[in-house]
Amino acid sequence: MEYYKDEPSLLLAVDCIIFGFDGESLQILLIKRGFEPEINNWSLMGGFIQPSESPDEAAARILNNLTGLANVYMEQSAVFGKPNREKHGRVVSITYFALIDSKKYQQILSDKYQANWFPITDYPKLIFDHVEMINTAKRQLRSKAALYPILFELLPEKFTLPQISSLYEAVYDIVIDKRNFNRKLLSSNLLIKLNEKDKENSKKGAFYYILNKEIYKDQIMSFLRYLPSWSAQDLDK
Amino acid sequence: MEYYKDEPSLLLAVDCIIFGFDGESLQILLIKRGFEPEINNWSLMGGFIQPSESPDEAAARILNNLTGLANVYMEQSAVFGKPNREKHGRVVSITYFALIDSKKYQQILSDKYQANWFPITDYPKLIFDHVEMINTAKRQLRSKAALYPILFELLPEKFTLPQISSLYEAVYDIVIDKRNFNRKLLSSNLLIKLNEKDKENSKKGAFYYILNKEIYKDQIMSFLRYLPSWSAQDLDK
DNA sequence: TCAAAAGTGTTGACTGTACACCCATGT
DNA sequence: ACATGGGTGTACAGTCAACACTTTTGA
Repeated sequence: MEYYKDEPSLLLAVDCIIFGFDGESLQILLIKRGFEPEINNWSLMGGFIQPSESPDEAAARILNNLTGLANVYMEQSAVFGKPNREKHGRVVSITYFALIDSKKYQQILSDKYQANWFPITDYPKLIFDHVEMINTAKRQLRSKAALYPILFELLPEKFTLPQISSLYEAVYDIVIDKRNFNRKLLSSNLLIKLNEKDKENSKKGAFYYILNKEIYKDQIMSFLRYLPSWSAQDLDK
Repeated sequence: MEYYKDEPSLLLAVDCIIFGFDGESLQILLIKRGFEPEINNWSLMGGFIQPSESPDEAAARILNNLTGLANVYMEQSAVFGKPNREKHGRVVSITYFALIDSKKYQQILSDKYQANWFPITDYPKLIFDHVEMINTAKRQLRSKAALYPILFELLPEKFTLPQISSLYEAVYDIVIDKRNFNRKLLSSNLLIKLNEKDKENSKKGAFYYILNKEIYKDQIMSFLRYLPSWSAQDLDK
C-alpha cells in the first residue's frame, strides 16, 4: 500500500438476490439477519468481502453459508454505494442475482437455515435499500432473459412445456398463447423430449423435456422475440 | 462503525471506459496515468471513491477532472475485484462506460488534458486488467444497444442516416443493408428530418435528423431486430 | 463529365399472431 | 361421464431480406 496510503478505505459487502420458481410463481429468498445492526429483520443474504476473495467468491461463500446452496447460477447485478445507505458507517454493496429451482430446496432451507421463500409480489419489509436492489435485479433479469435463455436455470432438470410458459408469464407478468409459445420453443432445438410424463399437475400428464446443453451453452434467445411488443416500461418495472 | 469494526476494509476505485464515435469508427479515450504506480502508462480514467460521494458521483467527477466532460451518458458496467489485480494492495474497481460524440471534444482533450482517442481495434498496452474491463464494457454495450436506443448518445445532436448505419456497423462489426436499415429506422418515428444537409462527407449531401426526444425517452429498439441473426458469439466478442 | 455518396421500391420468404377444438386421464 | 389440464393446425398479416438503379453535386 505504499502508494495509496492516503486514500480513503471502506467496507465492501455483497448482497444476493435469490430468485426461485416453484412451477407457479416467481419467488425470492430472504433471511432473518443474523448480526447487528438490524439483527432479526428480514434482509437479503449479505456479508463482507474478505481480503483473500474476489467479489464473486464472496457471493458464492455467503450463499453457501446461509443456505447450503452451491453451484448455482449467479451473476453480478449492480453496486449500491450512496454515502448514507447504511446509518452505521460507509458500506458499499455489490449485488448478485441467483436463479434456482425453489422446489428442490424448500425443506433444507427452512429446517437448517433461517431462510424463507416469499412471492416476488409480496414480501416483508426489508432493511436498508434492499427493496431497490431487488427491483434493479428484476429489471436486469428481464433484460438478460430477453437475449439469453437463462430462465431455464429456474427450472428443474426435467421440466414440462406448461412449466416454461408459466415461468415466462411470471417473469414478464404477461399472458402467453401456449400454442405459439410452444411452437417457437420447440423450433429452437433447445429442448429434448423425454418419454416420460409429469403426472403431478394434471391427469393427462405433460411430457418432460431436458435442455440440449450443446445448443444451450451459447444460444441467444431469438425465440423470445415471440414475447408481445414490449415497451421499455414493461422491462423496467 | 461500532458494529462493523472487525470487518476488513479496502480501497474502492472507479474506472471509466469512454466510447466515442467520429462518424467512421468506434474509439476509446485513454490517458497517460498521472500518479504512481504505473505513472505515465496508458490507462482508463480512474480514481478513488471519496467518503462523501457515491460511486456514480465519483465516476462523473473523475471524468470531469481528467477530460473536462460533463453531463455525459454513463452507466455502471461491472466490478473487478480479484485479490491480486493490483500488485500494490487490494483495490476493487467499479467500471463505468460512457458514450460521447468524439468529434465534439477532439481538440479540447488533447490540448488541455493528457487524453487521447484510439481506435477500439488498436490501442496501446494498458495497465492492470484494463483490457478486460474494456472487453466487458463492449459486450454490455452491444447487449444494451440491442434493447435500447442508447447508441444515439454517440452521435452529435444533428446526424445523418449514413452516420447511424456506420455507427451500428462499427459497434456490431457487421455490414448493414442501408435500404432496409433506413426504412426500419424511419418507421420507428424516433427521427425528425431537418431541412438541412451535411455537405462535409459527400457532394450530394445527406439530410440531417434529430431525435424525437418524446419517443426516445423510453423506447425499446424493436427496430433493432433488423440486425441479422445474431449468435451469442457475435455479442460476446 | 465523371466520381462519390445519398436515396429510393418491389418481391418472395419467413415469422408472428389470432383463434378453437380434441385428447388423455383420474376421480 | 365429466372435469381438468395438455396438446395440436391453419390462415392472415406483418416484417425481414435480397436485390440495382437514379440523383445530386463538387471537382
